[in-house]
Amino acid sequence: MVVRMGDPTPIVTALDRAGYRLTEPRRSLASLIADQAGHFTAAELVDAARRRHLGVGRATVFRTLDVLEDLGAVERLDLPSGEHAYVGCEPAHHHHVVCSNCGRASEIADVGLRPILREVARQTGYRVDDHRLELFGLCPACLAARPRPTSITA
Amino acid sequence: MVVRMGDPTPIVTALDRAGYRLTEPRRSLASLIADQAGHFTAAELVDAARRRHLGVGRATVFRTLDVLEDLGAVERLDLPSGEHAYVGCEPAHHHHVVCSNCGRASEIADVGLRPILREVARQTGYRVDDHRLELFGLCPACLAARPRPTSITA
DNA sequence: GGCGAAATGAGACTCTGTCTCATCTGTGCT
DNA sequence: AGCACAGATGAGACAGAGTCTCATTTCGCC
Repeated sequence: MVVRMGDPTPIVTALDRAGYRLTEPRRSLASLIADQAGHFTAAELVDAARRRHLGVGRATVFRTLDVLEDLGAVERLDLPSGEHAYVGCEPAHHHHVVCSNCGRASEIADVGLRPILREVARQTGYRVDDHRLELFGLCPACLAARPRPTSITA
Repeated sequence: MVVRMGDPTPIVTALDRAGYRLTEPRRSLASLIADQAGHFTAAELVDAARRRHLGVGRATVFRTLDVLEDLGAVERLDLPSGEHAYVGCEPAHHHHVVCSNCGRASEIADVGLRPILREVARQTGYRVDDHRLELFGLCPACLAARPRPTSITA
């Protein structure tokens, strides 16, 4: 296990900077997550780890995802289906558009939600502390692949 | 069971109009839901039903919530904790501000999200079909109750 | 190299949600 | 009012997600 082709993933770096130990399981998971094209569930990570015989336990996957979510290295999505999924991401407040076909997710920087939040606060009297905005649709690739929704269908 | 003090909840009405049978369990649940101040989970409904000896099974609670969600008579929230909760609501697209202290939820009519969605679509190339916006904070009552967050705390 | 604290894996456990299937009950029809 | 039948129900088995405990391992520091 000497050949560690020197590329600490951003996740590993984040863990390190936050003072977490860089253990083998965490490195493995970081690398697995880096490989994910779209969003992924905890269960999928567990499977992926088992398939590659990485010897990472289920509990560790959950624990690591929790840590990573705290660090903002990963964000938890609530899919319309009710499932919880994750996407790797940069640690800054932002939102995602999630492709409902392939699961790929793109980050959106600032969508100018601020004024809306302020307006809501004014209307309702709530102090709005936190929010979650999730967008679902089709990514450019899936849009292109799909023959275009003519109204032929009945 | 003659004394049904004539107030079919909006939920019962919605069920009826959609062609669902107005069964005893559904009426019970409709009334329980109407009593909920804030959001509630499926488990809470199950408990409430059992405590009142309404004889409504767990499966029925879940099934009914599904139906009601379809009808838009109830909306499912994904709380930051990861729990799934529901709030009764009017059947029209809208969003909620949820009080993270007492769980009460207020509907927000139209927050002018449209232009934002369009902008995101332009930026990312996605076709945005669906979205979910959830706001969390403190409701006016809880704000008033809390002594005000002076910076005394360390 | 050795130490202590942090992290881990195994597996029990809890909780949510789904499913099946035998039974029951609204509803429309007569 | 009575009937028939599809739709709805409850009980409980089941599947999966996530948590917890605890004995053992491992990382990071000295």
